[in-house]
Amino acid sequence: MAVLPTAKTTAVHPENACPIGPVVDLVFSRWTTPILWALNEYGRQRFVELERRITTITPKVLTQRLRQLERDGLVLRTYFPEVPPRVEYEISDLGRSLAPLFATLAEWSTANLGRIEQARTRYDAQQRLPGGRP
Amino acid sequence: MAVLPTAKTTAVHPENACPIGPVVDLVFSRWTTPILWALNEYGRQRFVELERRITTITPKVLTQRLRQLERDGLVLRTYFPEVPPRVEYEISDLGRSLAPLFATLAEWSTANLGRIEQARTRYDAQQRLPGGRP
DNA sequence: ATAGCCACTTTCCTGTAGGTACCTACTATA
DNA sequence: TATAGTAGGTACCTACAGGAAAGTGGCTAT
Repeated sequence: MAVLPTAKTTAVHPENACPIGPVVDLVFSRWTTPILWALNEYGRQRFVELERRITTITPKVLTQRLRQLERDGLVLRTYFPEVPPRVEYEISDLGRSLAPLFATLAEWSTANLGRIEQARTRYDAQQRLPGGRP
Repeated sequence: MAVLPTAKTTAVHPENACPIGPVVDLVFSRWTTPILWALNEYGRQRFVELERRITTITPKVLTQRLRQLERDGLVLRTYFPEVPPRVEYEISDLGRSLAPLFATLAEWSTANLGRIEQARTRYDAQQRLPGGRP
């Protein structure tokens, strides 16, 4: 039905409740972080190199994601009409501007992943107890 | 079959090619950012308030995500055995430690979302041209 | 003659995330 | 009597993302 905001719930923009929604969809959709990371870390490289680095990705999906990243201007594609054909991918300036963000994320990860692991085991142990959840 | 790293491809840890993989799965899986954002922005609140804020989420999925966030130690849940029952959710210290990250992300967003939009229209226009993609 | 290389593309198929709709128990209110 | 409010749980169903496998094209090496 219609969503009637009560007096208590302050009216937020009805759609995406948080301002980082769009950029999360762009940057953190599946497979994009490994691709951008590899491109940023190891520089300009070709399709098969990426495929070999990100061992679990299939060529179809790799193509899809590279196209999307190219369209969003985060990755540059260069085609060489040789035989056999050669294509090189590199990260763009816009993509490189994400590097500090990724670094912050990596820092947070090393600092806090352990805590999350602890929280999980604590939670799971708690759930096994009788009268687990009211 | 087996992945034989060639001489050119430096051997990376075979599995996740980038170190931020796990944390991305934790923090940026679907619906978690709006939930964390709402909890961080508007403080301790109950189920229906979250439901009304994040207008497009269904109660089933909201429950799922809140449980996951609670398990990971990013969200705290307090149950009051009243009638009707009352439950309050709040962000934990660990969850709050993500705030600067989100802020950086918001900054990047305001600074560069326009560029991405431009890149997309440029790309789409290019593709419509004859001889689009070799 | 045939197999291999590269950068994909195409076809087919499955798993699962998420949506819809309905259910619980208890009370206060109309 | 009936309805609303709360915090979910459950059963069922669908859509779409993603995986597997094979194909394409032109040249080269065996």
